[in-house]
Amino acid sequence: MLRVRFAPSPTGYLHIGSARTFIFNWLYARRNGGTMILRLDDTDVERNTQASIDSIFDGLNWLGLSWDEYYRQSDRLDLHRQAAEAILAKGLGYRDFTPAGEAAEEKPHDGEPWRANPGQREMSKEESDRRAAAGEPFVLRFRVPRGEGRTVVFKDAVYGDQAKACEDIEDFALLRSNGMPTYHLASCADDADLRISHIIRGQDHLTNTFKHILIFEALGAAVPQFAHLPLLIAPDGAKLSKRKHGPVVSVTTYRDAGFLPHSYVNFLCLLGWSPKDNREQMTRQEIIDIFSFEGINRSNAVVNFTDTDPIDPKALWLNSQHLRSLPVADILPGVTAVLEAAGMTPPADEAHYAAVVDLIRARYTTLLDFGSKGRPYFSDDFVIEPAALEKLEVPGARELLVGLAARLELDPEFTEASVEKNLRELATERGVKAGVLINGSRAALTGQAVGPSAFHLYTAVGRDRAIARLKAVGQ
RNA sequence: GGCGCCAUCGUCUAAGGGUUAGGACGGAGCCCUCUCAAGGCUCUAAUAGGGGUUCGAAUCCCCUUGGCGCUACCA
Repeated sequence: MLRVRFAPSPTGYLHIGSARTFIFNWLYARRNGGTMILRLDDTDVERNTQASIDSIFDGLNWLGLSWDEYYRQSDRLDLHRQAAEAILAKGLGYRDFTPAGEAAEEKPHDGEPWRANPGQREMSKEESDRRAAAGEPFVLRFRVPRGEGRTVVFKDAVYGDQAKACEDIEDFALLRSNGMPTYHLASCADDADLRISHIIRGQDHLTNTFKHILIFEALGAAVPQFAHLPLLIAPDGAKLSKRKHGPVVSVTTYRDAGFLPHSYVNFLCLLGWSPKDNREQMTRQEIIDIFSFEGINRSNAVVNFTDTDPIDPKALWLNSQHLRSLPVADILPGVTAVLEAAGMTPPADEAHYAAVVDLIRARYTTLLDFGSKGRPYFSDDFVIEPAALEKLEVPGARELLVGLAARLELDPEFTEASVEKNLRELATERGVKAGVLINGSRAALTGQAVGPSAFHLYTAVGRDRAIARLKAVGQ
């Protein structure tokens, strides 16, 4: 039974690196018919916030990512304590009564690395039990095998064979002196209890894995398969952090910038993973069908942004590609949201609405463009841009456009073909180039010098509005 | 400091002993064209350095350098 989990600690908004970790877990589960578990690793009570939990749900929901089971570590503290007690009972852990903070100062940074606090590991069971019973605070540590020449090994699905000598692993903590489990213990106890088969997480946990294997073994649990993911880093090579890099690290930034959820998922997938066949734009199903650990590479990926532009240009390009190729119906809800936010109402006629969106989307890169550049298509409240004004200032243009309005009022069809016929006939009659009327039409109808084919514009804007806007340039 | 991981165009990446080192984004240009996009074509730009192994190395090995991670009673 394939079971994977995404286990964020709710100490901040949903980070794009976390979102990517979720996606890779999710892809692996969906690809192989497994179960996707969302588990909030909230054992660090002081740093957890409800806002962070909300942000995780909001981000995941926006991206259209789903999970099959949900847990909170804080609901499972008994399980963690039982696991700790079992390890202590087996003699694989011991109490360390060294007062907090004291040992850290003694840690040499140039000499021998710290492995354990002196005298604690060797303490007799009797003394340990007695002091604990007397209420003396202690941290429970793992008794890492010493003097046996033992090496912990595992095969990572991405990084290959890994090995680390136990002599290089310190006696890490399992339980804090306040009785709360550490990340290592809680995570492993839960992974064992939830029968997680594959742990897919950031490469920053690669060296923690040796400790985790020791815990799984001490618990008598099966050791899961591991797949570590390269990290997402900033152009300066540093880990992405809100303090240092600002909004680029937050999933909401991309939502607010008008990204299509799937295009952002697609972009994230391409950071550290490749289908190896030069494909870039893919549907969700295509990615699920082709996803495998073999396509994940081992070096960290840079999210390409600058101080002036927080968005990776490739993400923008990918968004524009999806924006123009998805079924129109799929992007309509997003467009509607943007229009309403900009104080506009989408056309009541659904088919006409879809046709307009379809006409203009090829030249837009984000949903936000519908609310700005798309204004003339949905509202009468728009400005004439300077470049468009120039088209209207061409000698005779205004008068010709008014003339065209008069002709179109008599056109019973008002189709692209009939409008073109009227326009060209008028141009011929007056002995002017059709371009004057074509460019003038675009300027009059949309207030823009650039945009779709002028003839398409007429049907997109609609008969009444188009004629009114043509007449308006004559005033 | 110790331990571990990583290293191909500016960025994302392909090639895993034999290729003119491929694709994409970005940038530049051309074509198309009623404008702008889109699309098509062209150009720009990379195997960190040094040693091996081999007929042949981006690819395998070693060293150096650089980056990153862990080294907490954070996760």
